[in-house]
Order: sequence, then structure tokens, then C-alpha cells
Amino acid sequence: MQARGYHHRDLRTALIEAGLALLECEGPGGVSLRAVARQVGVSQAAPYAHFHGKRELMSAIATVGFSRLRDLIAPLASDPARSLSDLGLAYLDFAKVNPGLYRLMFGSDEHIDMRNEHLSTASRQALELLAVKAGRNGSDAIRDPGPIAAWSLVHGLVMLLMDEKLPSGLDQSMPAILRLLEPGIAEHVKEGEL
Amino acid sequence: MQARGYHHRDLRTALIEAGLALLECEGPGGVSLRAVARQVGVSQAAPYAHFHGKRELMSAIATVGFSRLRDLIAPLASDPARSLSDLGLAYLDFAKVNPGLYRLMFGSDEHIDMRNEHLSTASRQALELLAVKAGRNGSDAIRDPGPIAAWSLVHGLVMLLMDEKLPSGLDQSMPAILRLLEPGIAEHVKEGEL
DNA sequence: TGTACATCAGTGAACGCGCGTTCACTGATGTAC
DNA sequence: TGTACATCAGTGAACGCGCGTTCACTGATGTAC
Repeated sequence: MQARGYHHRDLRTALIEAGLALLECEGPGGVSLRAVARQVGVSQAAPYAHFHGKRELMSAIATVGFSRLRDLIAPLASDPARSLSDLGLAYLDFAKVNPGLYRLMFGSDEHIDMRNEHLSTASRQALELLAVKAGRNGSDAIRDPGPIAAWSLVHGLVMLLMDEKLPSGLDQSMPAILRLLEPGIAEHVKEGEL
Repeated sequence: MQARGYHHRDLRTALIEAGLALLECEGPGGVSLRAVARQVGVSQAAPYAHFHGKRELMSAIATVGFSRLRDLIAPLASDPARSLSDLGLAYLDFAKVNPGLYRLMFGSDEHIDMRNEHLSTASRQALELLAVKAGRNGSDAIRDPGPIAAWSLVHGLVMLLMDEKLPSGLDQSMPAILRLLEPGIAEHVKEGEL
């Protein structure tokens, strides 16, 4: 990115980055094509040279989010014994650092188009890696009670914290909260083996 | 409610009910004062005779939601042994029947004003009853890992189901999913007793 | 029982707002010669 | 190396939309006499 002349050189990237910034200030509902263009210092029609419409820009932003999440969890250990709550803490951390982005990625699909090829690929990759790191093969993890409960617990925690439904200062309780699921999952797996 | 003349007799209630209906069609973002007035067949300025503004109407709608939730869980048994997953199923059921209302009540506070007296009272009553039914005294349940994990799990489940992030047809797995937390909570309580 | 009147719930037009999107255009760029 | 030109990224004005809110008003209601 250089030179702010008539031609921007990399407006597409700049728009996505401005969108990411706006997302954290205002949340998904506060992002508009006009606001993004304004932030970059470009006319309101300029984004249409790079995106077919608002949903496409939002989908591109969400795609960046899933790539970031994947990069965040990639270096984590795959040891199933320790990994579940560690994984949960990393996931929680991602949401805490990028609350607006998290909402866009894991909230309702009103702003993004999950049939968008880049987005669905990035999403699948991130979620499959998450499943692998949790010691599951990705394809049917999403049907077992254990992974569903684990994802629900951590997603619920994220949402309740972001929406300030829980008291603050709970940070050091998070490991204990996340570990509460471990005995139940261990038991369930044992049953399955019989 | 009778007579659709110049005077409506109970416009306030009618507006709240129209809001509840709209909420389920469109979600919280789709409810507008104008749409609600339109639905009731009244001018767009009419609601201002009964509410100071949009937030007050939305808060009144959410207040109805918390009353309904309280009425739903009131008849449930208070037996701590069985109650946790039963309670979870009832909560899940409420959200399934009233997804838009659930979002308004338990989502971000952008549409409602939690400092509204009726709303905060109704909310507190419902949540305290929930805690009591779970075998806790309400006041500090919200600080213990167990209740936080239980609420997070069920809230996360609700949100992921509503936003279609989980496969459908999971209904009969719900009891198993909810029960996964029980061993961990039992263990945690035992530790606390030592 | 009948009438004058104060009340105030509901009207309709208007305000200013930000939005997504379209369109004819313009001017910087890089390429072909 | 210098020039003509095609390309197409970005412009700016305009479209129609729905929104929250205000305001002077009107007309149905119920009360006081």
C-alpha cells in the first residue's frame, strides 16, 4: 500500500482492513459500505469496483477472521488430555481480542454469505483444525455430544461475556469453568467403548 | 380490546403484542416503531402516546419475555438431582418457541434498556427463580463455576442452533449433551465441601 | 336526561438521517508502437 | 526515448428506501352540570 493518488494500488485490502477496524468499534450492524469507504478516504461508489455488494465485503472480512483463528490454534499442541481447556482458552482469547469479528463469524448469517467459496473454505479449515486439535477427526465431531457441548459451552461463555450478562473479573475462573466438562466427556467416551 | 375506532382502548398492549409477533418474523433488528404501528393499523406517531421512544417499547417487549420465562419454569420441580438437565430442556424449549424474543432478552443490550425498572425487575425475578430451581441461592450463583458453565452451555447451544451452526435433528441428543456437565459439577461441589 | 366542555389518544405531514446501489463520467496508468 | 491510446479504478451526483422523532391538529370520549 502506497501513494494516495487517484489510484489506490490496493483498495481491496484497505477496505477489508477498514471493515475489520469498524467491526470492533461498532459491531457488525455498524459496518456500512459508506462508512468503510469514508474511513479509507475514497468515494462511496469505489468499493463496487472490488466487491459485488455489501455481503461480499462482509464475507471477505469474515474470511480473514477464520484465517486468523486457524493461525492462532495451529501452533497449539494436539494432546487430547490437556488440549480441551487450552483450546477453549485460546478460542476465548480470540473472541476477546476480536469481539466484532467473532460476532460476524459465529453469529447469525444476516451479514455474510456462507455459500461464498472463500468464506466457506476458510470456515471449514478453521473448524476442522479445531476438531483435530481436540483429538477428533473433523468430519463427524460435529455430531457427537462431546464436541457439541464443548463448543456450546465456550460459545455461550463468549456471548454472555461480550454482552455483559456475567459479572466481570471472571478471567481466572475460566480454566475451572472449562474443565467442568471434562469428566462428563471422559465418561461418555468410556461408555461408547463398551 | 374492542372497537377499532379513533380510540383503540388498549393500544399499548396491542403494540407490545405486534412487537412480539414482528420479533419472531424478523428478529430484533427487524422491529421498528413504524412497522409495529403499521401492523396494528395505527399512525406512525401513535406509539409515542404510550412509549417515550423505541427503546421503551423494546424494553416492554423484553419484560413480557422474562415474565413468560418465569411462568414457564415456575411449575418445574426443585429437586437438584434431576433438575439441571430438565431445567436446561425447558430453557431450550423457551428459546426454540420464541427465538426472536430470546435474542432480545439475552443478546446485546443495543435495543433494550436494562436500567428500565420493569425490565430489570422481571429479568432479576426470572433469573433468580432459575437459580433457585437449580438448587442454588440466587445471589451468588452467578459467581460459581457450576451455574456459569450450565448457563453458558445452554445459552451457547441455543445460539448455535438458532444461527444454524449445528446440524439439525439434534433434538434427541439434547439430554445427553446437557448431562455432560453433571459429573464435573458434582465433583466440583465435593471439592468445595472438603 | 341532555348539553357544554376539557381531556388526551390518535392523525398526517414533515424533518433529517444514513443506507445500498446505479450511472455517466474522468483521469491516472501502463502498453504498443 | 517519446507518443497515442485503451483500460479500468475511482468520482460525484442521484435514486429510492425505511427509519426515529416532532408538531400542530382533530375528534372521540367521559364528566360536570
